[in-house]
Amino acid sequence: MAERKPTITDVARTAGVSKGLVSFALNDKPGVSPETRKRILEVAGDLGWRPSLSARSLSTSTSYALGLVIRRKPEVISADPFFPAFIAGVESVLAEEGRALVLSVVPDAAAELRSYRTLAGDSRVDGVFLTDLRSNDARFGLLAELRLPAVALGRPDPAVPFPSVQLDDTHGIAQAVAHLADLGHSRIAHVAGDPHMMHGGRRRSSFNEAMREAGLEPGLIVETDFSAACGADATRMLLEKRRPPTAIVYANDPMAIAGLGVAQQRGLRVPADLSITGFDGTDISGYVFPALTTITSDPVEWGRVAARTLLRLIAEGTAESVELPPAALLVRASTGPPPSDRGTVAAHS
Amino acid sequence: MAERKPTITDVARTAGVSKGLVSFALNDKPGVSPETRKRILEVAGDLGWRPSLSARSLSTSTSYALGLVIRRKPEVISADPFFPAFIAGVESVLAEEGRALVLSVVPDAAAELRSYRTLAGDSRVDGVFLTDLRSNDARFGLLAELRLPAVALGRPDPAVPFPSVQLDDTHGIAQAVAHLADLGHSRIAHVAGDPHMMHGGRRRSSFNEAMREAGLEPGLIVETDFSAACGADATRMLLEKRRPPTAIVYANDPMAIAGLGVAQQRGLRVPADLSITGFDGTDISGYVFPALTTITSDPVEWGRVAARTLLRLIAEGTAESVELPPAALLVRASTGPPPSDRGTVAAHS
DNA sequence: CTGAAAGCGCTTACAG
DNA sequence: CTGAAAGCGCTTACAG
Repeated sequence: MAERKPTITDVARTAGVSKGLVSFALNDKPGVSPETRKRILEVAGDLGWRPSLSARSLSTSTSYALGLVIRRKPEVISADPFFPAFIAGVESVLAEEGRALVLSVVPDAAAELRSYRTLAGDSRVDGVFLTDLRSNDARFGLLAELRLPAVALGRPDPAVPFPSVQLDDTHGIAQAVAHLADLGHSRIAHVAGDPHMMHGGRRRSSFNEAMREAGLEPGLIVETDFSAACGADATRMLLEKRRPPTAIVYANDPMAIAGLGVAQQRGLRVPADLSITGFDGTDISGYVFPALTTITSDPVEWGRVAARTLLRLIAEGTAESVELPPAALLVRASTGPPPSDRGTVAAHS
Repeated sequence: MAERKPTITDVARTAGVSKGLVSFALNDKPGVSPETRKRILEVAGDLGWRPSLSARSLSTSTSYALGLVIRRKPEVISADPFFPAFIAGVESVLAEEGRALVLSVVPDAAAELRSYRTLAGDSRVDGVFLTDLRSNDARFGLLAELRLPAVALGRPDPAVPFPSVQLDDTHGIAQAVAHLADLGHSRIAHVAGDPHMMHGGRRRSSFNEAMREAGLEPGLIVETDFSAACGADATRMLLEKRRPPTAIVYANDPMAIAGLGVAQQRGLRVPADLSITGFDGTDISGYVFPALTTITSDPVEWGRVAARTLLRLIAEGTAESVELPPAALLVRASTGPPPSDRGTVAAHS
């Protein structure tokens, strides 16, 4: 019948040693002779013994799990392609390490802080990933209070005492602006992300800087919450200006796709009448018409590196921050010369 | 200094009772007088005591967590908008119940089965959600062997001994076909999903049936893996036929959006030259041009109901299957009369 | 209604 | 190099 799962006691008994020794052998601790260790491991294998996670957790105060709290309203959660890919990367390293990922999806700031408290209070996780950094993020203080190891995704604003894994998205935006300026655009607008999020703010300031470097006048900037709906509204607003932009740089792909839709609905041809760039290099961005010029990062790799960094931080008490290869511009079909310069520039090619 | 977290012993001592009684009071077990219970709970509150999850887990063999294993290749994981929304729904009920969600993302079938074994072997979870059902799914047997409570999403093919939460997507496909037939289409094709997945197969057979009911000849069907790339390829293939379809019913939104891109690239106007319907009612589908006619379900609600069902199954050993409101057609701008009938039908409106 | 005690399955000083 | 024992913080029969 349903045979009871073997415990460390069973292993010790059939190997003829004490429980303590089995534990030492399992955990590769010194003080066990090679032959004894080998015999213990064999017996454990034969019996199909697997150490009990909860017993281990109780004696070591370790959960062997990592936590990720995502703060997104249910309506927009699907719009962000970053998380699924990031999580896939995280999982690929956790699986090898026998760790699990505890995921929490919360709708607002209060629930977010509550979630970290619960995760820490229940010792559900040994550390957490911090995404969507905001300036003066309330989570920084909370994590310190909870003594919960954390790795930040992106460059935290006030320097924080924990490592971060970051990717220079500044470079991508600069490349996009330079690309558009090269094509002859001078009226370039930016549909930015949420100004309270670090990456939203950073993309915005790198946009400003790139415009300056290209010798152009400051472009119009519209703030959004990163949703397709906001992207569409912002585009509509920009196109209704007396002198509308000839190119728009969006802070993510869903907004760029929505902007493309608005432009087409108004009878504009992209890129003949309006150039558009996205951000993220999502799968679908290559299949809309025209295929989106966008800025690609590698969220799967980001997840892998973040997981390794967090595991190292937990194991060794310290870990270096990592700088990932910068986001790069991927030129496809949604960008071209501006309307007035078309003849001139076309002659070049 | 860093004060130790209070334990049940601290509560018992300061309340002047035994540990056992504190436990009884906490868990609402009979055998504690109302006054004593009240006093114990007060002391616990004052001390800020929170029962230790791992100690509890060890004595009750319960993890207070639920598991979700998603099998998707990293490249396509972001394309499927179902999971983030589903997870948001699950979390909304788990948060209230003090449960956590353990997420596992795996690339292939072998890793998937390994993941369930690990989750069960480590007692990481008390039960799991089963998504992307396949016919004669190997997971059915495994879960029985592991004695792991499970709730299936969708209608399992050979009847299974555990409850399911399902949504009739048949109805949506039928409505889409009927809608297109009403508009005057007779050459309708279906870009189906993965035939090995239950929902892919079911949408396909309901397409066939709906065509028959509309009195139309069987439409062309192309199988895919649900990815945008496959959706684009399938569309290209269909449009190159000698007598191409005048309408295409896609098994999900990303493929429909990719199909829309292919059509536009070939100079076809949608819906004047080709009508297109999606499936899922994703956020972005409302922002492409023309806005996609699609079939909407409610994955957030699906997550909520699935979570409640699984919790009930775990607590009571049994739970009823639930039938969610059927997916419904949302008519937007990507469907219209076929090219040849345009004049006629337009006269009606 | 309440208390004292054993047990869940590990880890880890402490002796030998 | 090895063993016996205490401890992690709960739950749960078993006595009273």
